[in-house]
Amino acid sequence: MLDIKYIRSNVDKVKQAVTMKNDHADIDQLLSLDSKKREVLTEVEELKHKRNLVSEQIAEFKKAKQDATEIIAEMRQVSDTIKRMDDEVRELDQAIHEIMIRIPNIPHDSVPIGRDESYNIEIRRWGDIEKKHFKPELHFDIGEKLDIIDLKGGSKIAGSSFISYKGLGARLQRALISFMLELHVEKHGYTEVYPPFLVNRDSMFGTGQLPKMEEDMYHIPGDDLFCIPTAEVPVTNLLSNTVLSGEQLPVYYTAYTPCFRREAGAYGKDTRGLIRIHQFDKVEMVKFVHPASSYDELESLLANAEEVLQLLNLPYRVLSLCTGDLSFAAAKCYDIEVWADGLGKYLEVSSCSNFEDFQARRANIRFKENPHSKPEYVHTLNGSGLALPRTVIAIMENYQTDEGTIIVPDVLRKFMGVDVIK
RNA sequence: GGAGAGGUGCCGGAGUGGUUGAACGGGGCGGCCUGCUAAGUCGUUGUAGGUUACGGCCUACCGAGGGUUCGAAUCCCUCCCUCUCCGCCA
Repeated sequence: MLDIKYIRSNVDKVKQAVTMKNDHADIDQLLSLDSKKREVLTEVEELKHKRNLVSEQIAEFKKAKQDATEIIAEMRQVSDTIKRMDDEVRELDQAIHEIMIRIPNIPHDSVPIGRDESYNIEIRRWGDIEKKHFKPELHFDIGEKLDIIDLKGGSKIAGSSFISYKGLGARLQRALISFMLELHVEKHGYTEVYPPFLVNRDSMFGTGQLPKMEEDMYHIPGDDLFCIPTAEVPVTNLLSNTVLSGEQLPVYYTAYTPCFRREAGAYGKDTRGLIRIHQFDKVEMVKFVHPASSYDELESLLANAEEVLQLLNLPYRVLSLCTGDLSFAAAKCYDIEVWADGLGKYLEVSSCSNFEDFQARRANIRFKENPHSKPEYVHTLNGSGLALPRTVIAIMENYQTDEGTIIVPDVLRKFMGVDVIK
């Protein structure tokens, strides 16, 4: 959410930002509701002031055993007016809120301008794409042959785009999770968190998934809970409605969770194998930082995610997303895409975003520089480190041998207990 | 799921209709004292919004939301959460 005061004094910038994000929001309507509300509010507060004064007077009258029926009758009228105006303020607030919660975050000045993904800018590439002397099989083909992925099993028990891992495929999940968590905890200084996988509406609102993305979420109506689409939701909201002290910042959390996405409207796109599935595993990094350092923190977050791929020795590239490709809550975002040798293309395995104070305002996460300073909103960031299925695709396709086996990357061997999947 | 207790400021904890934004204690911060530390002592100490001649002024907030009343932390209703006991259960 943006600051209404900021919107009041930066109308053109906000309007422009909304357009650049291919979004829409009636800013003019918002401003007119806002000024109307302030008008009514000032008036009703004056009446309340009067009521407070007269109520004291009534108390004194009663104490002195004097008759107060006349002013009480008068105050009854005032109270009715107040009630009516309070309702009006509430309705205006509600209308303002409905617009506010749908205004996207404003892109940072360094974000490339463009309407869609074709305007994203490649920042760098890492690793050499090895020229194999054979044509590597697609991950779902070799996966079924090696009996480490069971696509049919997944769809039988849950539906299409649900998959099951088996044998060393299942163990590979565990190995990757352990490897990534260990790296982020031991080397990068994050605190491991294991949150609930179901969250309430407030949490989904706090990180910005609601109200706009409700259709993409799995919802449990009986309890009004949502399956988390990413660990970002529970982990960021862990500090909702909190005021941190200045020296507590920055806070770094990392968490493994499964992620559940309905992928509404995404059918027909990347539907094969592990590319786009309804439930997948991910290790996520979440940061709560001082506003002054959030862009430096974004770079180090990105570096932490990149290191996972470097240690796995998987080639990748980093993109800076353009305004039109940026998500609702993000001010700036880098995508990391890993090379998949069988598919012959790059696949997104991580998004590292700075939300500035957008989520912090929604979830009410603040800090005090020192005991006497006013609370300020923190900046929140998060990045995948990494999403597993596409990392698995890259391992299966890049580490494939001409004998139809898969070499286990060095760093995973201690977790896998084997050197080769065959 | 059943029975009970409870949710008040940074913390503990008073307060059951009228100067209570909130006693008292602790903590924090500032000053004094002190060779240093401890102790002592005085003062101070919430958030949000509106308005402003920028010195203030006003409004709201005692889990959340409604209601009663001239007036609610205090009374009524609904919901949420925590704790204890019982039941059930990986």
